[in-house]
Amino acid sequence: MEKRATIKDVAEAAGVGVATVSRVLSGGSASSHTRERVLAVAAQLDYRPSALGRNLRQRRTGGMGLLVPDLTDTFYGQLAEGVLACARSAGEPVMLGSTGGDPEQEAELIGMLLEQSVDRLIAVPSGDAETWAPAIRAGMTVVFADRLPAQPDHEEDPAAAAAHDLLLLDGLSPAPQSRPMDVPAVVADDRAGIRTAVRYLRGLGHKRIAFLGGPGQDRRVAAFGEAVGAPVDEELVVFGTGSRDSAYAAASGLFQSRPDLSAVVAGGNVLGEAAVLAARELDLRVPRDVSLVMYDDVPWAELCSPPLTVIAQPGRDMGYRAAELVLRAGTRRPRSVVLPTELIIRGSCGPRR
Amino acid sequence: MEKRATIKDVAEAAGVGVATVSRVLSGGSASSHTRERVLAVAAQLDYRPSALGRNLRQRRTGGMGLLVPDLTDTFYGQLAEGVLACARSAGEPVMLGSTGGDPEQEAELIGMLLEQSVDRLIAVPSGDAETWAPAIRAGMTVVFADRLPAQPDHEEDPAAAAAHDLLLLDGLSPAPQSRPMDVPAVVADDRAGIRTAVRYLRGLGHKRIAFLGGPGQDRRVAAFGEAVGAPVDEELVVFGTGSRDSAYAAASGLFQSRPDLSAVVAGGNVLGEAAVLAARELDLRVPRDVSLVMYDDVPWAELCSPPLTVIAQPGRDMGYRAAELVLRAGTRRPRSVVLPTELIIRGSCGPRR
DNA sequence: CTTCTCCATGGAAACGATTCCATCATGGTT
DNA sequence: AACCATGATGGAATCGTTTCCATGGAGAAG
Repeated sequence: MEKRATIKDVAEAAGVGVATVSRVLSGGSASSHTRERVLAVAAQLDYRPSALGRNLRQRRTGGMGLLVPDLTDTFYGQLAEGVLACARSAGEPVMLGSTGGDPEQEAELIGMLLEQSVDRLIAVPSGDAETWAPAIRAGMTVVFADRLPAQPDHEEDPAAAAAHDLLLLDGLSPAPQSRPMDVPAVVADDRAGIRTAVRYLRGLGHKRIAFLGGPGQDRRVAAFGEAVGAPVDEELVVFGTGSRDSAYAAASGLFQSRPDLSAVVAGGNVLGEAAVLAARELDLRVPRDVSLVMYDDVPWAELCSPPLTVIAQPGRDMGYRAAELVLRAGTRRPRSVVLPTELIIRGSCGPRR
Repeated sequence: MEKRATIKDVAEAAGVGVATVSRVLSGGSASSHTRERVLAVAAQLDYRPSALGRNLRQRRTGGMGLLVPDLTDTFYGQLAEGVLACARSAGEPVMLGSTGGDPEQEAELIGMLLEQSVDRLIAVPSGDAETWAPAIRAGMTVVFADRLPAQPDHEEDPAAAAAHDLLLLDGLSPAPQSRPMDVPAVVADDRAGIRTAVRYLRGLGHKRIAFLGGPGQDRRVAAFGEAVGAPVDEELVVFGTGSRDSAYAAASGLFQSRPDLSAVVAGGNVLGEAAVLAARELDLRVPRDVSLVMYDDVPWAELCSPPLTVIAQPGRDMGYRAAELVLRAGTRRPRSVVLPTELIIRGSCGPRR
């Protein structure tokens, strides 16, 4: 356990002041003679500036925070890989937290990041605007990914709020000042994704299409309502809470209470997994008895039998773009990004029986 | 963007010295009167000590680093969740890096963590002992998870080194000083896991059993050799490099070059996935034409058709235990942990045709 | 030759915590 | 009454960096 060389050691060994060393190493002005000398000595001593001193001086920890609900959800794994790839190429560290979809844990993790003076954060939010207020107030640069926080003020009508979000992300902000948080986001084009899927199912003759949603999927639910057209049969829209168990319970309940449905759109890969399992348990054949479209293209979608038809969204890109946004913030005013989805037709949808 | 209160603000507002505030907050001695007063003022100012100052003073960043090869591999997602759960309950931050299984990137990430003065690290190593030397030398507390780094000194006979590792992890260290790195590890009982799987396949009548391995799986390969007994048919042991493509290529090549094999053990879930895909592509029916056992129990193993028989290893526990070890280090001399595996029989194995 | 400008340079102050050490008060013992 | 032990307390040093500012020298312009 040898102690590392400090800037002072380098300065002494090179016969210059610490200020000069700092300048040379961070690209300030210096004569080519001293520059060479300092660089040589630094290399010789294997000097690497300590982030500790720098962080304290600049009153901020470099790098970025990343908050996701659950890393065993393959989609969030992809998203995290994207963030890490961007961070790595920028040489920035990433502080990771997993919220379990719980706003309270999310708030706690935000608090910890604040304590660490991490001032850049990428999050798949679980809490509402109130949960996020402390971070914003503290001056954190936040970028949301995959979804937006719920609006507590709209709580009497979440559907309206989600529709609002859809508009907002189209760049058609209907009432700019009505959304207090001005936080950029990187999300998939849920409206188009869902619409394409619903149209596809309609084309196969399906009339009773259900939506199996998870927490934070208000935008997808709204898009679904829009795609199937009013009036939406409320019973055909059910929700899990985020855990695999509750997703299974929701799927199973749906199949049992509405044997008349002929197609299901699952709002995420965990929900899709639950739907496959529940269908099998109830002896429903896919796609003969029920057609299934799942959000998220994950490697195992192809392994199912039949292989699952999915709405693919670019998880890795989403993470990468979010990381870019959060790093560029300050240089450029970050603008929200909507990434395209793609319907990948495999074998889990068939004509209505 | 309001600036946070510092310890100085609290001290002034409470009419005491900064030293006293620090003591009160970190559990030092203080009269109950001042203690109350300081706590009241701190709460009132919403004071939270900045990790920056503390880190610099203690010359170490709190929390821990976590290095995994790939977060889209569900097993590493589980492992990461375990680490995060432990860290969260300890209130410690986690710095994450994804190495892509590349020793060079791993070395780079280690360098970055060193720069951040992170002195506790959990890693699924990709590089060899040489890659890890800098971290050890710098006095980092390292705990390996899932596997151990390769030994470059044994390079003439990796099998012997892996067998050595197997012994070592049994607690039967054959020559204690022969392993220079004394780094604790949390791994699955690969030997038992593989042996159980091979016995199971033997019991079904299989004679030609292949092993589909990935990088860093020397211990599993050695265990496989041990389980099938010498002489091992070298052609029946093939490797992918870690990417899904190369895993697929390895699996496909194996099936084509050795149509006589009747069973495959895949050393990880990505390899299992590749085996299923390759078998399907070559019109090999599972389990009629070929039986398959996969390492890692992942949620989608049940979704396959047939559902996959797996060697389950407790990924989440592995991460949790590793985090515990790395946090307790210093208090207790950490000892390696071997976690049990379980053969979960589903439908991907059948009698030899 | 003088003066002005510009650049390289180094000393020193910050940043916010912990911790050493000296001081002081209190209370008990001889 | 003098002395000592104990415990609370605050000032100041410290960690390693960046950055402000003053200084000094060299070159250009007058």
